[in-house]
Amino acid sequence: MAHSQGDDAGEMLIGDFARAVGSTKDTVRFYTRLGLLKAGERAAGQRHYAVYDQDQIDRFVFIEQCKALGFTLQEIGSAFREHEAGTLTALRQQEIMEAKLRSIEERIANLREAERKLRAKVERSGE
Amino acid sequence: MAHSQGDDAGEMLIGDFARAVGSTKDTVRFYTRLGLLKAGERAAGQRHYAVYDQDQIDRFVFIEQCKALGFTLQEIGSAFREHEAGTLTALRQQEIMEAKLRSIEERIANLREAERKLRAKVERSGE
DNA sequence: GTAGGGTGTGGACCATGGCCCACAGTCAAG
DNA sequence: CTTGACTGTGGGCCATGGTCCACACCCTAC
Repeated sequence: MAHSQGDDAGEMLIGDFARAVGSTKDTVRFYTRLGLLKAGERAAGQRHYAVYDQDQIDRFVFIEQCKALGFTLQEIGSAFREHEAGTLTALRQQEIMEAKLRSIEERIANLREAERKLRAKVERSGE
Repeated sequence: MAHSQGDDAGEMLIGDFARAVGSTKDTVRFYTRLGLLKAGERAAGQRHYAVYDQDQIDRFVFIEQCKALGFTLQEIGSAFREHEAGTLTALRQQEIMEAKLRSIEERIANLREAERKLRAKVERSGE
């Protein structure tokens, strides 16, 4: 493994982390800038290299799951901040999920409406 | 009507056109730059003012309908170009609509999948 | 002739989720 | 000691559908 020595409890540099989660360094940096991932620091000469551990892998996987559920990175970040502030109760989580559920249902309804109109047009043009 | 004299068969300046279709001058210019609307030209000193007629109003309405059906401005423009090239047969129109229908169905399926997962989570957290 | 409307052009900016590039420091192996 | 692979920073760019702004010109009414 390229640079992956010095495993202080599985800490790794960004490249290995990106490979581990099947993503890119740019994305990892992007998420880190947004506060979605927390990087440790390892001195490297006059500079610092970011290091990521298993927790961050879990976090990344969680983020991907949330994205698949339709949450934006913004929303995920805001939930993380609530979590850190200790205000993300089970009830609050449920509220968030139900709100998202409603917005998904709304989008489905809009798409279905478009589908209906479009189907009508196709059929009219077909006969 | 502010500037709306000199009606050469209902030609109007951009402001009146925008008001007529219930949109904004910026949007009208945007569509015009994209080639979705065709403006005539009226000399004004050293410059030219764009003029729009009834055909363009109809065009604008059509664009809005297409947007409501889920077509992007790009797609609409490309269809217009096919129309001008004379290649937009009824069959071709049907193809385009069916392709869009499929993409809408795909998006609905994705959203339903997210909805399903999310609902499962909400219920699990609810009990 | 001046104010107050209209207009065009060119550009920056918004959110979304990144990709890509250059430049420069770091580090290990040869 | 050089080569190659890695790293960070800072910036530009993509699509999408516009909004907003400044600056300059135009025209009409007073």
